Formats: sequence, C-alpha cells, structure tokens
Amino acid sequence: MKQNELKNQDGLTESEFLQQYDPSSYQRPSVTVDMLIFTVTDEERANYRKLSEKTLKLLLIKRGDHPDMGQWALPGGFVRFKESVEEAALRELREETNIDQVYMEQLYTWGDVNRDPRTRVISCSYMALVDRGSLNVQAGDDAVDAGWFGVEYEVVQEQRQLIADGLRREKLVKITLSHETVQLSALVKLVEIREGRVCKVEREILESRGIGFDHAKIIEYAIERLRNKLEYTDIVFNLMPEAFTLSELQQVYEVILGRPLLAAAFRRKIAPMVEETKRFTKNAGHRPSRFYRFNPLWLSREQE
Amino acid sequence: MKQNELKNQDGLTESEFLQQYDPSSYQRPSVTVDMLIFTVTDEERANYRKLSEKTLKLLLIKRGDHPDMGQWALPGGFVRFKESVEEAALRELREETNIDQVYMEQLYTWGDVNRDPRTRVISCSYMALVDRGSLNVQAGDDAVDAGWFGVEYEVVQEQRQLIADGLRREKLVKITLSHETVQLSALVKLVEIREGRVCKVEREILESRGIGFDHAKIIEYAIERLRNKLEYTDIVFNLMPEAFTLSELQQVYEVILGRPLLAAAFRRKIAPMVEETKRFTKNAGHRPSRFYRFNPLWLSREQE
DNA sequence: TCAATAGTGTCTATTAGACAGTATACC
DNA sequence: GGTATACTGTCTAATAGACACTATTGA
Repeated sequence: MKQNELKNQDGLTESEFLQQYDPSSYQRPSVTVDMLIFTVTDEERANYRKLSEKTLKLLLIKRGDHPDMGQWALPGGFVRFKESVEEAALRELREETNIDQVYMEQLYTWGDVNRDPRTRVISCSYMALVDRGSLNVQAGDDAVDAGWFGVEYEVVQEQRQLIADGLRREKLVKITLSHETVQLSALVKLVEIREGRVCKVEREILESRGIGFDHAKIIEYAIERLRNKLEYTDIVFNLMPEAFTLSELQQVYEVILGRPLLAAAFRRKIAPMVEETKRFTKNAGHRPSRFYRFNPLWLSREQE
Repeated sequence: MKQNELKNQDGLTESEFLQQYDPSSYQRPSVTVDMLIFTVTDEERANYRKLSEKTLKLLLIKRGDHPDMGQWALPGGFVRFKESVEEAALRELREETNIDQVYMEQLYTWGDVNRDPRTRVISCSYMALVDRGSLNVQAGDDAVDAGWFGVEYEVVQEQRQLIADGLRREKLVKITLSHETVQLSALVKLVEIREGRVCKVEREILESRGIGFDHAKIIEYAIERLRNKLEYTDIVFNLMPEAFTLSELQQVYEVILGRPLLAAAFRRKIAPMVEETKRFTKNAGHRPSRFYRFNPLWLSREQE
C-alpha cells in the first residue's frame, strides 16, 4: 500500500494520521479459532471375511480449566496479535495432531455476544480432514485429555409450515459423540424462515450434554458442510490413505452421508477422480479388491 | 450455561475463576465487518422494442479519511463490544441502504496480519442482495460519497501445471468496477496448489486501481460465491422485484454468470421455483411476457 | 408487414438409480 | 461348496443442451 499525501479533515497526511491513531481507545472482542478435526477409522471386523466398518471421528478436548471445566470441547485457542487467523488455526492443528500437511478450510465465524463467560469472544471455525494413517494424536497443553469421538448425526424431526407471505422450516438434529465409555449428545434446532424475500437460517442448541460452550452448533454446521462438499468436490481423498479400494471409499462416503449408496452408480461417478494401481487386497476371505489412488489431474470445479 | 462447582488447578470454582479473569492481559485484534451489497439494475433501452439490459452493481464508499483516503472501499465498520457480528453487519447495511429486510449471508473472515495500517484488523465479510426497487441509498457517515458500481468479472488467464506429486492451477481474474466517470479495476491471482493430499487456495492482489485495502480480493471471492450459489439455491429472487418475467430472470442469471443461457432449458429448470401470475407486460413492441412470482413452497436443498 | 421477443416441442447426449448377474478369493 | 465381497451390464428415468418452430405484439 502506497502512502497517501492527501490531507484529511484534521489536516493530516496518512502517515501523520497513523502516528496519532490510538487503537486502544475502545474495547475489543477476543478472537479465537475452533478446530473441527475429522478423520475416519476402521472398527474391528466382526468375522474374518466381513469388511471392517468405518466410523467418522471428531477430535475433542476435555477442558482442564474453567470455563466449562470437565466438559468436552473443540480444540482451539486465541489468535495471537502477530499471527494471521489461518496461522493460528494451523498452529492449533499442529499442537493437537502433530502434523501440518493436512487439508484445512475455514467454515464460519461465530459472533454472538455471550458465547464465552470470560469475555466477548468471536470464534472462527476451521475444518481439517486427516487420514488416520498419518496420525499420532496428543492432548493439547491446556487439556486434561483428548479423544476421537465417533460422530452420529440424526435428523429427528422435520417440519414445514406456511406462514404469512412465506414458509418456515424447522429441523431437529441429534448429534451423538462417543469415545470409549464417554457419551456426549446434543439437540440442535435449525430454523429457516422465509418471509417475503428475507430468508434466514438460525441454529439453536436445545440441549447439550457434556459438550462445552456453543460447540454443538458448530459441530452440526461442520457436518452439514462436510456432507455437502463431499458431493461436489474431492475432499474425501483427504480422509483416505495413499491407496484405497473403491469399497473403502464408498464406505467413507456412506458413513459421512449417513445413507447407503449403490455400488454401480458410485463407481461410475468416482471413476474419473481415481486411477488404478496394480495392487490388490489379500487374505480377505473373498474376491480381492483393486487398490486405487487419487488422480490429481481430476478437475474439480472451483470451490465454494 | 450452568455454573460449575469443580475446582481448577488453582483451587478456584468457575465463578471465582471468572471474577479473577483479566481479559486485558494481552493485545487483541480489532474486528470489522465488510459488506458486499449487490443489486441488479436496468440500463437504458437502446430502442423502443429492445429489452433493457441488466447490470450487476456493487455498493462502494469513497473513503473520506485515512487510511486509503480517496479510494473506494466496501462499506463496513468496527464490531462493537456489545453487538454480535451479525448485528454489526445489519447495522452497517441499514446505515448504507436504509433498509433492513434483505437477504444477507456471511462469506468469509479475512485474517491476515497487515490488512490495515492502523492496527491489526480481522474482517468478517457479508454479502447482501437487495432488489433495486426497495432501495434508496445514502452515503454512510464517514464517507464522502457512495456509488453503485457496475461489476465486470473476467478470467484473463488460466494455467494448469503438473508439479511433483500434484498439480498447480493458476487463474488471473480482472475485476472492473464502473460508476459514472469513475473506473476502478483490479487483477487478482488465484492459486490452487495440490501436493499429495494437501490442497490450498490462495488469493493475491496483483494490481488494485482505486480499490482500497485488500477489498479487491474480497470482491472476487464474493462474486465467485454469488455465481456458485446462483446455480444451486434460490438466492436470485432476492435480487428480483415481487413480480418479474422469466426473460428478466434469465437476464439476471446471465449477467451474474457472465454467459448466455438457452431459454428452453432455463425455463424448465426455473419452472418449479416460480408460479404464474395473470399479469403480462404491456407496450413492449413485441409479444407480451407473463409475470411470475417466487414460489415459497419450492424446497431448496439445505444450504452450504 | 416486420422487428423483437415469448414461449413450446422434440431430438439427443449424459447421468443417476435400480438391480440382476458374473467373478473370485479363502475357509 | 459356501460366504462375502468385487465388479460389470443393462434397462429406465430424469435432466441438460441444442435448435427449430410457433405465437404475439406495436409501430
């Protein structure tokens, strides 16, 4: 940015203006990042020839200090004055997972006034997708414990209602998070009101068992985004190892979308995104499956 | 949030902890909102029987003080300590356009360290779509002038390049903004690097003529989002008056997407989103066109 | 009558869903 | 041989692109 020689109403040039500018003259909110770190894991096989099932997992930290001490929350922390928001997110990611070569994207910024009892906190959420193989988790510094929670997302109620000059849609989503013996859950209400031309979506936490702050809302949002992007981008491959079978890939889609897919159609759709390898699975108790890898020449449409 | 009777490492309960918590102990960034307020206007008709052309317009404010005094920038301002980020956006919108019943959505939060020479500023951008009819613009308080700028978006170069273990895509976008005799322009470079599983998109401003701060980048991002959402949601109707013809609607699509559409396919696709009225255009110099209105029963897929 | 737009019909290509049918390992 | 998965073929339905064709007005 070039310096500006114009003088403002007080007769100051840009550099004079900046010299007298006092940033401490009003109260500022704090800014944090919240990380939604997802991965997919294999569960135990029920029997030697069955495929192992996949589970979508989310990393949570047990809060070791106030506020919401003892509850589980998204990893995250304050954005430092001299780092960008993205750098803060990468730093948190590294602190929690010990890796930094991962896919990460910004989700949404949560700006309500009373999100945190300490002070006014605006939080910018990021979603990271990591492949289980490259992972070696450790608890963050201010956390008693960290855990990968299995994620379940269920729409328990859906309503549509005509109102004056528009429509109101309501959806109740139950989110269940489980890790060893710990089970957390939340009920999030999504309301979409359309009145005339105004359309507004609001999220409200009706119940939050063991999940700190307003993080249930953020988790709900992230799962929706993940599901949507799964369908029109190639982000899945961030959850996969270097080589994978198409059945595994399909399982990952199914566990994230929460519904079964037809193999034939799935393979057709996925075909241009992957390339064959010469390797096959072994000792499966059934027909071996070919390994594929991501085809980087695949052209995704521009995102977002 | 319930108070917590647990004691932390210092032996404090939650309420004791909050009492001794000092939020002023470290330096904080400022948070602002930047508003991308779009509308579509009719240009003069070239001849009595031609249709008038549509133009996509964006509201910009001429900066009346440092920094970037004299340049044009997105309307916006600081988020106050006791208002939510969304409230701040609505407030700015009201200050600029004098209306508050409009469509608005959060776009992205820009968190680089040196975005603003005054101090560290994190900016949360919002897009608002308004219909020209309900509009009566006035300049904001700290602005010398406000103007609706015609928006042109042109991809001037596109490159794909194989790199070790991945792909690099580069796109140069030229944005031109014009209002009366003022013409602003910017060249934004978009780089998408895909190395192994890591995928990153970065935006860089190569040239910015008359556009303040890093706003050219934000404008580029907003236009991309607007284009994408046009295709899979019903946001167009926020840019339309209560009643409109399908040709007008198609024109709006065309001017935003920057390419012509085939009428037959367009009508088929749009059909379930609109409902007929009994009114027709008059004195057009050609066959009259039926007016339609938005059908609020149309079910958009869940957004984002 | 004709310029200019409004609106429809239909052929084709592509894609998603459904499901049957074949292939192949390992116990 | 039987089980469980891998993978293909094909019918159908839905949708998008292309383009020709008909309809309707005001000057």
